[in-house]
Amino acid sequence: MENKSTKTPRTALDRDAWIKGAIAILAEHGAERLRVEVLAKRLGVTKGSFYWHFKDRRDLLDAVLDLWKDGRIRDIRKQTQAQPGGEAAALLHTIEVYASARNRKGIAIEAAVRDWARRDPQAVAVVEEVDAERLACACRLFVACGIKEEEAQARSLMLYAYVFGVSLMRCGGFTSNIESLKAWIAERIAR
Amino acid sequence: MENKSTKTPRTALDRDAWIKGAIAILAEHGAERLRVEVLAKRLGVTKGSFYWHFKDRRDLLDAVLDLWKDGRIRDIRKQTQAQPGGEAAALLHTIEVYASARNRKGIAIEAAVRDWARRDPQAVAVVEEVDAERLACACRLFVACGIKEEEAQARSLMLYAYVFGVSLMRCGGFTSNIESLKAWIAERIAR
DNA sequence: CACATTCCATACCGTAGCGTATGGAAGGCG
DNA sequence: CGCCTTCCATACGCTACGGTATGGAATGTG
Repeated sequence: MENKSTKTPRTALDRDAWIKGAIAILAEHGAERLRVEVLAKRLGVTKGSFYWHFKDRRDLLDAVLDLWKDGRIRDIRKQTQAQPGGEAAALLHTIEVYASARNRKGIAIEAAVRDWARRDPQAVAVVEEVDAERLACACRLFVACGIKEEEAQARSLMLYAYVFGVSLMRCGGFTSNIESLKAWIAERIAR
Repeated sequence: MENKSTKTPRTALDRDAWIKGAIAILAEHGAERLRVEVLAKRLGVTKGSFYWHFKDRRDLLDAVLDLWKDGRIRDIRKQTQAQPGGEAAALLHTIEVYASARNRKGIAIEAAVRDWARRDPQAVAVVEEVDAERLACACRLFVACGIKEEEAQARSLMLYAYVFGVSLMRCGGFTSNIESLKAWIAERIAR
């Protein structure tokens, strides 16, 4: 099993294709409306195919969570690795990456997973793991900047809470220059 | 129409009872799973009653949004009114109220509505109104503290982004004293 | 008392979606 | 060539749910 795409030149779907499609729907409509028949139609097949690759819908959801978790942990480790002396810049970079208006797809997935975690224990566990890793990574950077442990923890928490919170807010029309406000905030959090 | 509960001593449901029940389900399961038959069963009646009080499901959803909006705007105005000289305390109080571990129901509703707003234009409009009012209220307090307009706007945005973001995070096991971290953060945001 | 109004139950239709059973096409392999 | 495995289509049953139609009980009103 698990021969993936290494030996099948024909147009056959594998588990990964289903999971990637599922994540797309997750980003657009949330976990609640991630339905296997809809997903199958989008992939141009019927659910007969789905139930060959997956035991049931829950099997797919778990696979989605696993893939997302691995990707997020890999990503945060990449984003937060810094040359000695470049830790402050790395912090600003992290805020920029996670709170920026681009990366809309990633933010949508993030929001969907967090909402999902409000009802699904499996999703809760995954979000907890990802958050723990992110907090640890940020904390490491703050400590490297010469900030003592407890304040570094507080700043890390503030950083991510702000970043995820800003993606929830609808501040259209609040002010003309949101971007400069965000830059000011990023400075205040990271420095 | 709209005689409410002023003249019906018998156990008859009115629109408000349905809306309140709907908000309870909204908090527990989200807007997606707010179904009229489930709600009817919870209220001990059938959907025959529902379709007497409401045109359709959308009618109920709009009523939920309206009630939530009015409540939130009333609440933020109450929370942020301060005696002269007490503005800084009012800001800390606002953070405390919105980010505290108690008020779990309110936070759950808040999260549900914001997730709802990711797909529903009506919900988007309501969230924008509420956010605008909240930002304006906080901004007023910051200005009263002697902070100039633009920084006041930035701080207000940071305040609410943090508050809503922290309700999304699963930082169980990050540190032993979350509360002291949150207190440190609140100080840094409000002062 | 006769009647209208209010509020709800029941029955029904239509659709979406999960899961299963089964057959069939297409390529790998003897 | 014949067979087996892989992957998918089709058909089916079942449940949940939205919405409608209709009747009926309770209450108010003349």
